[in-house]
Amino acid sequence: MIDRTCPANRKTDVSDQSRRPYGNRPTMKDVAARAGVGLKTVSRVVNGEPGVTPDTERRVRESITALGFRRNDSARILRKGRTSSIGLVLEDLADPFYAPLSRAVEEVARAHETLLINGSSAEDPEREEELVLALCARRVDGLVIIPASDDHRYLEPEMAAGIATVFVDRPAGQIDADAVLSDNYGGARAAVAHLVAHGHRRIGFIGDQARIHTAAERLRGYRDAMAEAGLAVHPSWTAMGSTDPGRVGAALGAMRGGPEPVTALFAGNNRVTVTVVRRAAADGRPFALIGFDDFELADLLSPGITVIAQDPAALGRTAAQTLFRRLAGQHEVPKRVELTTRLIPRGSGELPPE
Amino acid sequence: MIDRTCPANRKTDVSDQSRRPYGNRPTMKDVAARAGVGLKTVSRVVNGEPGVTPDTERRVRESITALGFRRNDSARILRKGRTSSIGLVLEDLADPFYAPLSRAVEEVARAHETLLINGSSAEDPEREEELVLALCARRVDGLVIIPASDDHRYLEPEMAAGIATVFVDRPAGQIDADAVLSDNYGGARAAVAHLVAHGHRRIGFIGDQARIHTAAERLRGYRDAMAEAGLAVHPSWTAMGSTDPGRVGAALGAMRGGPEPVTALFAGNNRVTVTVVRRAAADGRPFALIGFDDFELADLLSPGITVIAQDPAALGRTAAQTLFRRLAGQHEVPKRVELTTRLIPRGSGELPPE
DNA sequence: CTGAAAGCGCTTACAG
DNA sequence: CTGAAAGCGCTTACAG
Repeated sequence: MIDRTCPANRKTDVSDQSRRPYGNRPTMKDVAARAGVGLKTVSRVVNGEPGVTPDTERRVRESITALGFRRNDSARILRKGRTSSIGLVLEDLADPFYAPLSRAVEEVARAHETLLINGSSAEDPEREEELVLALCARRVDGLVIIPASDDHRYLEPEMAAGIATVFVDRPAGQIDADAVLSDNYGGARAAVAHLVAHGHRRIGFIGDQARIHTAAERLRGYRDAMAEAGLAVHPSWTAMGSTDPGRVGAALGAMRGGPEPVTALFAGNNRVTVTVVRRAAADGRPFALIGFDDFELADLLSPGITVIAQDPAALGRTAAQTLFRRLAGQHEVPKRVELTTRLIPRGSGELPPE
Repeated sequence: MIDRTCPANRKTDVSDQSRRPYGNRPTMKDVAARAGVGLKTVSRVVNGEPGVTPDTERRVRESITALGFRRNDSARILRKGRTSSIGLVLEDLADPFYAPLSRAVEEVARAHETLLINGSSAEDPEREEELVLALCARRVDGLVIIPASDDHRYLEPEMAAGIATVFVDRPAGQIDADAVLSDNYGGARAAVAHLVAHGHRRIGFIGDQARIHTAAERLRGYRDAMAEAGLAVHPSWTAMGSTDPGRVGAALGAMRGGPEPVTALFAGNNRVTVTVVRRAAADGRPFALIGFDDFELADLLSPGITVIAQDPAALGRTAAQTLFRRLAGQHEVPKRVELTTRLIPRGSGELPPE
């Protein structure tokens, strides 16, 4: 016998479509009708609220199972005003540096029963803004952002309206907001000082685009460490720009082949480092190298690659924890947290000058 | 002068909180009141619908800007019945194999103006189910799943209710559903045949847990290739289990130190391969090795690591495209797509027996 | 060209 | 212990 109270068994016609946008799924009203109780009673059972007799509860549960009811959280969200979701906007989900960061944010979100909506900005400020505002329109409870833009004034109304926001890896531009960063400056200084201590005087730096905060900080650390060692920096020794292998390869060639050839290189991030290693392997002329960011298998190359390691999972975890503290009602002034970096010597950074 | 029509300027009291769950954000009603027009007219302007005079539109836009209105998509979603979001459930966002897959899914979703909700199952069937059902409660339009579970009957009511679902990397268990897979069997066979062609007779296989589809298929490929070469497989030559380095290291030690020591190894996935490479480097006894899955820097190790490469981005892209085709109304029977793998010789797989 | 009414599927506030 | 009414902020269907 067909149960006509079950919407799945109703005859569907086109006009019905608009009335039931969720593909004929049963609602609490359907469950209530079948169980012969009020809507609110179903709500109580579904949400585990007290004040329902065991017998009533049993009838409601039977009805839920029979109809295959699952609460529509879209409706719940609309009424409650909290979506229990947060947005994470980063440059590229697939980047080995951001992937563990993302996973760490997810774990913290999960502990707070919150879903994670992920988006890649592809290092494009417009795409970042578009994504962030789409997330705001969805009324995510909060945002964790690795910014591509350097102007976040577009976010001010959203933040004022209550969307908690924490920036990671790079600070916000033009607005005051929480930020969790690595000590890029200190890490870069330590790298260069290490090369100097191993006898190098002509040290090059190939970094990411100078408009990116981390790249600028690492360049600053490089310059300061050189100055502290009493070493002048030849203009040909620094090259900021995209991490495209062609660009990096050309910069390396110029530094090593010029009139003042460098004997050591400080690579500004993991992608630069990998390109440099690949190039050096092709050349067969090993030279001293320290890379910013650790990467898998760095220890298995020969020589092993000395790196300045960040802790991407800790960055993500700290950012997410800061976010949930804000969501729990902490209203202090925005603060900047800086995580330390660690030099891991593996051989390439300890080579003497040729 | 303070504009009392702007909700942000209203005096807030506790009772007001419950009436305005979205932190006093202006709604279309507020915009309409300030502009002196009807609610529907605001809706028309916000959604770019025709039939509004330029003058009216101007007044509405002024009102939107003045109040800082942004449409609440939670409400829109509830009414429309499509959330324009899809869920992606995988083992671990941070895994170098899944990260590009995830990014590819995101790109396809973006092209369809759809947001991506990401979740890691941590290879735990219960956690997978919990996550997937939470996404269903949010009424995502579709799901892309790399399953940890081998029984997906829990998804049947959701799929029947219209949530499109595509499985990637591994097929669904106990239900009929679209799946996009790699040719694990063929890839494994090719790897073993390659080792045989280079003179090996005693070849080991260290794989992931046998209950995982990809691991089982690769084992089957290994066995068939050995049989085709007329080689019997000694029981100590296969070891299925977790990818924990301790387990893999022990398995390797047993295979190489036993009474029938292997001269070559086929490693069942990227994590096994990395552990084996690390172990081999520590031993200083190189041996022939082919790994399933390519990985960054595999070409820079010495010898370079010969691999069976999959295309994780293509897996993700194909799965997402299949999903959106279903969402567009394609109603054929579920189908299984298998992507080919590619053997990339780099040296380690071409070493002769010791 | 414009808008009032009804409704998406829940929760809230309240009454019995 | 139980439920009817109102409302979250939009869109739909319809009337003027």
